[in-house]
Amino acid sequence: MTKASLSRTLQLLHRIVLPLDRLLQTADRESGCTAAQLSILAGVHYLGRTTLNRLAARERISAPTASRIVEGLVREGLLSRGVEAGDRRAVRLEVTKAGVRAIEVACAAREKVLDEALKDLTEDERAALKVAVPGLNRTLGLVPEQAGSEAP
Amino acid sequence: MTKASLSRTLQLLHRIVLPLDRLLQTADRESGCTAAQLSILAGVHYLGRTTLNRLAARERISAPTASRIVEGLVREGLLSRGVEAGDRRAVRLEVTKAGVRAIEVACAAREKVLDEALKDLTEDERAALKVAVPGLNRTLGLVPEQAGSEAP
DNA sequence: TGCTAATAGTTAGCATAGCTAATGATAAAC
DNA sequence: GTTTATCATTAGCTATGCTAACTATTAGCA
Repeated sequence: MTKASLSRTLQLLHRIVLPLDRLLQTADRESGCTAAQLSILAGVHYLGRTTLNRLAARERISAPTASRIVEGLVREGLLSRGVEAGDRRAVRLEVTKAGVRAIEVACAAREKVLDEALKDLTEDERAALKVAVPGLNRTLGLVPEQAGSEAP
Repeated sequence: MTKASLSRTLQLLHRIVLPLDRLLQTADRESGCTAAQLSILAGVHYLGRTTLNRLAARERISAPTASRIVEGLVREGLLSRGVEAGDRRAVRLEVTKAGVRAIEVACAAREKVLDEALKDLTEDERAALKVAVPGLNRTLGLVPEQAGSEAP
């Protein structure tokens, strides 16, 4: 594919991100978890424990913002925060049972809303989505890779 | 495609929306336009004049939120707001020349960031993106359709 | 050992952007 | 002509993004 033809796609891509985000927020209001909370919760759950700084980097937010959202999740009992064994500065985050249930509820609500919004996609577009979306997850660092890939 | 296999894709899709949004916000901080401002500016520019209520619906935000963002854009001289001819309750929004320049600068910054972030996509994934993204734009109502399609 | 520098996380304070509820102004209905 | 509906705005709340400044711990090194 030429660079120019991808350019047109990127123009369209960046335009849908915000409306998609707002669409998902409507689902989140029903589920009780905010988008930022769910993202962190799912990140910790599916990608495993990391330091708060690495979590922030992966989420593409600042450390203070990550700290505040984590604080809320801990207060709601969805995340447990302890001290890391080897480094007493670092925190050890873990999703609680209630957190797992919250993820399931919120993801189901999101999936329902997305499914409804995307029901008019053609078969070709659905097939293309199935190829493109895992690629985006990979390039954005949101899927687990080989062990140690996130290590310094 | 089966419903189940799309489901897995939707799970991955909703997970990337927020990180993508935050990625784009880094570009927006450089360009001076916020994501919400740019979305409205581009919407008015590419989809033409509508009422504020319809603009809000298309952006999937409430009317008060749209009103506030529009207010900021008008204050910065990127959007002009007048009274609609046929209905003196409604507003008539138009992108100014400065607004068009702002769109160009902001979109270029976003495209650059996206291009960098997605440089590790495979050829197949790029090709798939090229098919899927216009479909998403269409189902989310972000591309112009036949005349009158947005009428009540 | 003890001083300095680097790192992990938090606190404080600010701006933007979502929302609902309530208000004002105009248009439509009857 | 009065009532009802619609378009937009104002007011006030919460959540989430940021930077700057702070504390606590670890690492480096004389």
